[in-house]
Amino acid sequence: MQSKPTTIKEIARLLNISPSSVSRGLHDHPSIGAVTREKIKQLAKSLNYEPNRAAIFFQKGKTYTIGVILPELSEHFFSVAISAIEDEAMKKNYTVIFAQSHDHYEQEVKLVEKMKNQRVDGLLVSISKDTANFDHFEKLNSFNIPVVFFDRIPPFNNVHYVACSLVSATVKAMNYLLRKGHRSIGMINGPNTLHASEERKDGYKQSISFNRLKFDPSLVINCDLTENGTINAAEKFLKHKRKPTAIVVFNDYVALFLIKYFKKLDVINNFEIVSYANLPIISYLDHPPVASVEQYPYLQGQKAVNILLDLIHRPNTENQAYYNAIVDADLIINDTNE
Amino acid sequence: MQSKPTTIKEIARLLNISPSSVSRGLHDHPSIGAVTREKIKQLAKSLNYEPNRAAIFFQKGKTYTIGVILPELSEHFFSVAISAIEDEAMKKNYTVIFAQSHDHYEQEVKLVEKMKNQRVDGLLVSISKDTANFDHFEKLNSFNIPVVFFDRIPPFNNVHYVACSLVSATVKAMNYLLRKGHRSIGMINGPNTLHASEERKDGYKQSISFNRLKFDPSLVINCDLTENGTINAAEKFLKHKRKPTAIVVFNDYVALFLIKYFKKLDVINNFEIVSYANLPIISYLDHPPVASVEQYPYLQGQKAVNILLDLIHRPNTENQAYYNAIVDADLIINDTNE
DNA sequence: AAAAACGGCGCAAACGTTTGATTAATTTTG
DNA sequence: CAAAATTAATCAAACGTTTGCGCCGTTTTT
Repeated sequence: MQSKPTTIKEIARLLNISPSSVSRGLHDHPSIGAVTREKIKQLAKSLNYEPNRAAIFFQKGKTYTIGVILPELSEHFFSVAISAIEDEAMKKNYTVIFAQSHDHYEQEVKLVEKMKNQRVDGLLVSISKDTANFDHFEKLNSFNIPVVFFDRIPPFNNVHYVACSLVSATVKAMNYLLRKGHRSIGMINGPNTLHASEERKDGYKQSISFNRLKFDPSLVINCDLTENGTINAAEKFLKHKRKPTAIVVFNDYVALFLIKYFKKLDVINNFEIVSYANLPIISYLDHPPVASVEQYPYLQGQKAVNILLDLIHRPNTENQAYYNAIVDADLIINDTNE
Repeated sequence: MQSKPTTIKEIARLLNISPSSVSRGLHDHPSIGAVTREKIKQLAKSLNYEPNRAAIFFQKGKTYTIGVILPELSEHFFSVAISAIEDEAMKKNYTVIFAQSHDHYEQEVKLVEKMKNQRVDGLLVSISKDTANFDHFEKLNSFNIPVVFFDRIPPFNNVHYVACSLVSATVKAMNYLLRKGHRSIGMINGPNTLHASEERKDGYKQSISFNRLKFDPSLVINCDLTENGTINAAEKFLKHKRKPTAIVVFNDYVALFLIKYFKKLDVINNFEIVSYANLPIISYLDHPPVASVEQYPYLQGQKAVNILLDLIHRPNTENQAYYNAIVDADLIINDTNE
């Protein structure tokens, strides 16, 4: 019992009209009369007609597919973002294909090439940790494939992007800690290549100067986000002459390493930690961060898709303006003593 | 500077041969001479030729796309599985499209229909929590779209599936607890609709009888996997006349709820917990499960893809045998006192 | 030496849909 | 009432690739 999907030709044959009329009828083209149009639509429905997307893609030279390249699908932040991208794209009848750079620049370059060859209509990218060169994205311009960066964005703004306002979020986090009385606050930051590291540092400085305190550069430590890197940073804080009483850490993974280490040394109660939320279950810890910066991955994903679709539908040669969309980050207080 | 991708026609024109020869040349068709073949391949390479997949899909009536339907992308287990599916499919030059049922039967039905309309070549499914009827998958047969279930599989075996040997894994878990001296062991199981619940229960019973103990049905409690459901189950154990000293719980999410509740009541030290691993960071807890059943989501994903591709490439009307692939689950001991 | 086989290639059709150009029938206009 | 405008539909080409069939020239077989 082999069913073949219904085609436009089939409908045309049954109604004794031409395929083009059927096509136009289904698209409410004005040159098809109301009577014929309704007949077409009814028959199409009753035969369960569904357009053959492959044929349409081919004909239009579009794929109705957007590509997504991100570092690691199984990181919670990204899996939520993906979830949003998928939901939003499906609503607009677009298909999504993913690929993971596993945080390697070379892999990212390959994937961009692959996506181009797959003829995606547009690309959503969260760049890898060690991406410093952006030529591979530049190349897409000549093929008219728009790119929107999200969350992990390049450090310049003549590109389209969606990201979080990490500066102000960090200010909020710092102010919260300062209000609680902390006077020496450490920061475990990410690699300098990441724009997000810059922003965190800016926020740190802004808050310090706003509160008329003195900025001590040795309290902001770069870290490669591994467990060892975290431990190194922790040790510097423990030996610091103005030992911090609170620490702002780059993300929850780093927070986990730090908490584990501090617990091992039994000094966990000497510190209050603020982190940037990636993990939903961090609050189940016994010594969770007192607050977390919520970066709303679902919202970022949605926005990124919508911007990308807008760019795809825009007549190609138009305007040179860049979308720089900022999603507000919020400080979520976990501290139950509050 | 609008670049157009190279086509076969273009190559043919430049070499003064026909498009069909180019196509055959690129595919090592025997009827094309070695000299011409190499000329074709060289020019193709130097022009960066990449086949227009849309055109091929259209021509062949295949999409080289497999659909994946699962409950929740952001659950760690699934995000890892997806990651594997993506990697494996990309190796084989297939594209993957995902959709989430969000654990609702109706949504799942809709998505299956949608996937069919998208003309996917095959489907990978992890069924939703409340799927009891499987007609929506049956329908795919007549369209010759093969389906492989993974992890969350239907409770009968005239389908293709990949799953974990949860029975033997549960036996391992139980034996481990029994060896540690526990004599009353509780189980927080999932809903009865899930095949995985059945298997856990079977394992529980097998171990009990193998060790010549008496099976007490009231020690195995079904739970809807929510926090409230977990608390209800926990209370039953606390009031139980043979209060268990160890509990096997359905998964890490349930384990989190349980640990949280037991900590609140300050009875956490009265229990040892074994869980099924979904969350990578569970071991960071202060009172983590003493052991976890590892279900190897990456491996399951890989196997599922390979089986599906095999079915896709198999001549349609052949054999009626069903793939029932079992991935061994292992018990991972977290207990540091061992 | 004629017949058969083969190697190497081109021709043309097909896949389903869209769309600019065209036609035919009807209605409106001056 | 003829010319122009409008409406409703058809025709045909196009998108890039694959593939069955046919053709021609050369080599092998009888």
